[in-house]
Amino acid sequence: MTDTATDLPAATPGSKSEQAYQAVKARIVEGTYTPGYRLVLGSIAKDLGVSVVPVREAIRRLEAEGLVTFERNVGATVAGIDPTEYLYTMQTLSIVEGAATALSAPLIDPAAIARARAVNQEMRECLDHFDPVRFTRLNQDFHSVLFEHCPNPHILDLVHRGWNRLASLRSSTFRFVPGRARDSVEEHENLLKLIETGADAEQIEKAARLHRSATLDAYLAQANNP
Amino acid sequence: MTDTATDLPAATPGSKSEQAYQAVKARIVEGTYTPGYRLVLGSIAKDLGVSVVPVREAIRRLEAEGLVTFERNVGATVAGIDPTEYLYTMQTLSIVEGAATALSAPLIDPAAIARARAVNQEMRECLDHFDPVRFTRLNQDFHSVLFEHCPNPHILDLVHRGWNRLASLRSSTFRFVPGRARDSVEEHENLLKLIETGADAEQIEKAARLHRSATLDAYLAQANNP
DNA sequence: AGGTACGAAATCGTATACGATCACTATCAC
DNA sequence: GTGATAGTGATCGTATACGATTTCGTACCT
Repeated sequence: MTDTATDLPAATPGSKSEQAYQAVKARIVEGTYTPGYRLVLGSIAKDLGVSVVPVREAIRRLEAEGLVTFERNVGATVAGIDPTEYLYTMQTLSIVEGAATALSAPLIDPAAIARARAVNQEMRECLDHFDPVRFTRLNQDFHSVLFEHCPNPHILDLVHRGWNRLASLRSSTFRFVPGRARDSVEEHENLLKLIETGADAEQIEKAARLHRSATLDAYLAQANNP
Repeated sequence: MTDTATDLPAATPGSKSEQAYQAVKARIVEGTYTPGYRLVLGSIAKDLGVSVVPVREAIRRLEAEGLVTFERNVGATVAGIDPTEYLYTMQTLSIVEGAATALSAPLIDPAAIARARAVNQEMRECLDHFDPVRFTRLNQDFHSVLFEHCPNPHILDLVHRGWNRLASLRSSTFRFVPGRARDSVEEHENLLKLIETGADAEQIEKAARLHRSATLDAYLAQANNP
C-alpha cells in the first residue's frame, strides 16, 4: 500500500531499461538524488552495470513524468522545486484527486472506510512527533485506500504522477506547514463522513479538492509572508 | 491554431529521435497508421532514414502518451479502440477540459470570444455538409481559443494528450453521432455566454464538463442500442 | 486429420563504438 | 587587466552489431 510506484505502461519487468527506470526513480523519490542533481548517463550505467542505452531510455521516461529535465547535448538533471511548478502540480493534483475521489466514493465499502480512518489516526500521531516524511507517506496511503476501486485507471495514473512529482521535492521542508497539516487530518475525517453518508458526487469532489488546494494556499501565504 | 502538437518536454527539435517521434505521431493522428497497425522498428527506421535507436525512443514516448501499446520482445502496435479505453479517455478529458476552461475563463477577452464564435459558426456549417473530420478539428480549434491563456500548462498538456488519444481513432466513424454534434454546437454557444457574463468558475466548469460527458453518454446509448 | 514438436526467419533488447556538441580553461591580443 | 579565442575534456546522440526471444511454417507423430 505504501508503494507510490505504478504507471500505466507497466513496461516489461526484467528488462534492463525497466531496472534502470525503477532504480533512478527510487533514488529521486527517496531523496538520494536531490533536485538539481546532474544525471550523467555513463555514470549511472556503470553504477547499475548496464550500458547507456537502457539508462537513456529510463531517463527519457522520467522526463515524460516530469521528474527530470533534459537538455539537448547537455544532459539530465533532477527536476527543480520552482514554486511555479509546485503551483501547477498542486493545482492539477487538486483536480484529479477530486475527480478520483468522487468517482471512487460509491465503491468504497465500510471496511475500507475503517482502514482509512486508522491511517488518519496514525497521521494524527505523526503530528505530535513532528514526522513530516512519514506524514506525507501516510497521506498517500490514506488516499490510496479511497482509490482502491477507482473506476478510471487513467485518472488514477495522473494522481500517481502528481505524487511522484511532489515526492521528488519532499526532502526540502518548504512544503510542510504544521498548522496546515493539522487541518488536513480534520478534512480527511470530514471527507470520510461525506462518503459514509453517501453525499452526492459534487459535494465529495469539492471536499476532496479543498483538501489539496488549501495546502497550496497555505504554502502561498507562507511564501508571501516570510 | 490547428496544430494539436505541443507537449511539455518539447524534446530537442532537430534530433533524429524528435524527427521520428513527430513523423510517427503524425501518421497515427492523421490515420495513416490505424489502430492495430504493427509498428516495426526496423521498417520505420528505414523509412525515415535513421537507425533503430531513435525510432525506439520515439515509440516509447508515444507509448507513454497512450498512442501505442508496447509488448516486450514482441513490438509496438497503434493503440486500439477498446470502448472501455474510450470511456476512460473521454471521462478524463471531461474533467481536465472542465478545469482548463474554468481556469482560463477570467482571462478570455472579447476578441477571443468573437473568434471562438466564428469557429463555432463554421462547425454549424459542417453539420449541413456532414464533414465529421473537419468538425472534429474545428471543435479542437474552438477549445484551443478558450485555452490560449490557460494559466496552468500541466492541465493544458493533459488536454492535448487526450485529444491526440482520440485522434488516433478518429478515422473509425463510431464516435460521430450527428444528433449529438448538433447539441454540441449549442453547448458551445451557451458556454461562451457564461464566459461573457462572467459566471462563476463552478458554473463554467460544470458546463464545460457536460459538453464532453454528454458526447460520451450519447456514444454509450448508441452502443447499447445497436 | 488433428495436434505437437522442431527449426528458421523475423524482431526485439542491449552492448559497443564513434562522431558531434557543449562547457571549461588557458592563452593571447589589446 | 580584460576580453576574445582556440584547445581540451567530458558528455551526449546515433549507428552498427550481435545475442535473446518470439513467431510462424513445416514436418512428423498419433
